[in-house]
Amino acid sequence: MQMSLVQTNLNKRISNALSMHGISFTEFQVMLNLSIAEKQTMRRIELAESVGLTASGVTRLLAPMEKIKLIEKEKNARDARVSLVKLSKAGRKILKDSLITFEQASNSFMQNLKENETQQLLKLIHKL
Amino acid sequence: MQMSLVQTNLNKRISNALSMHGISFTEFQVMLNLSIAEKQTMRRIELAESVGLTASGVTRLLAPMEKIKLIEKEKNARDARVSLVKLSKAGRKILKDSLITFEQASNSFMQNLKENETQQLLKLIHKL
DNA sequence: TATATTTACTTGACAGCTCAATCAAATTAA
DNA sequence: TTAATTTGATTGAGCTGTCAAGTAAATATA
Repeated sequence: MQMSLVQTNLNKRISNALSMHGISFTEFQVMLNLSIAEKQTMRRIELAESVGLTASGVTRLLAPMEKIKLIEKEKNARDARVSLVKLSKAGRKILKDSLITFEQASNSFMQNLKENETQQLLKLIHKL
Repeated sequence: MQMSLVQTNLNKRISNALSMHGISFTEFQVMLNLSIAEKQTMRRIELAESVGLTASGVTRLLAPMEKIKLIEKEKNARDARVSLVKLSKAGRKILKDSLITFEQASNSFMQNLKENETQQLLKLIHKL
């Protein structure tokens, strides 16, 4: 209940901050997940799982990202059904910049919490 | 980051549970807020604030709710611009049933937390 | 008192997602 | 090997919300 409102607020603040890099929060999450993936590459289904979208949502999200060359497609030699996704060089650059903005926005959001409270909150959320 | 995923999950579970009463999570929140409001009545703007929507979103949300008579409109004698919203009798009944479902869904979501952890989480969220 | 500004709400256009249906490739079962 | 099933991804239709512009009533300013 309260959680929803807090979350709505957090999303807005982060989206707003990230917009200066021309990307949405979801796009940011996709890029971040790609960057920490083994081999820097992911299937669309894994991506969906990791950002909380459906496969369909991922398709729709990725299309424009590919058009402006934030990401690249790659074939999977073993399985012709899968369409691998990879960060482009430009994508990595934008992600790097966005990460700083993201940190700032997150910190400002958490500013009312002391360091150990923040840790505690994260721990509790993890348990859910 | 993790918080977004947790929230997405929570929303889905609650929405899913509430769907058995024919209402969405947002509609539930509106009804709940109306029920605890002084005089059982609220302006659309207050409602928007309380559920984290824009005034526009509230207009669109309330239209069908009024059509199926979950809520009722009421004029404000002092100010002809405002459109007061009120729970109908049917609305109160549905809210009452929905509250039980909501509690169950919330509890099942929090099941991995001990009682004092739940309290702690709520407290931390409030601070944000 | 007439005009400008603000406030409460609504509306058109559109973003961002889901679901259900679909297709093609891979896997399993006969 | 052929047929049935499962899996990864895309597409059309539709839902839920936003933003920007608009309307009408209330309030402030000249």
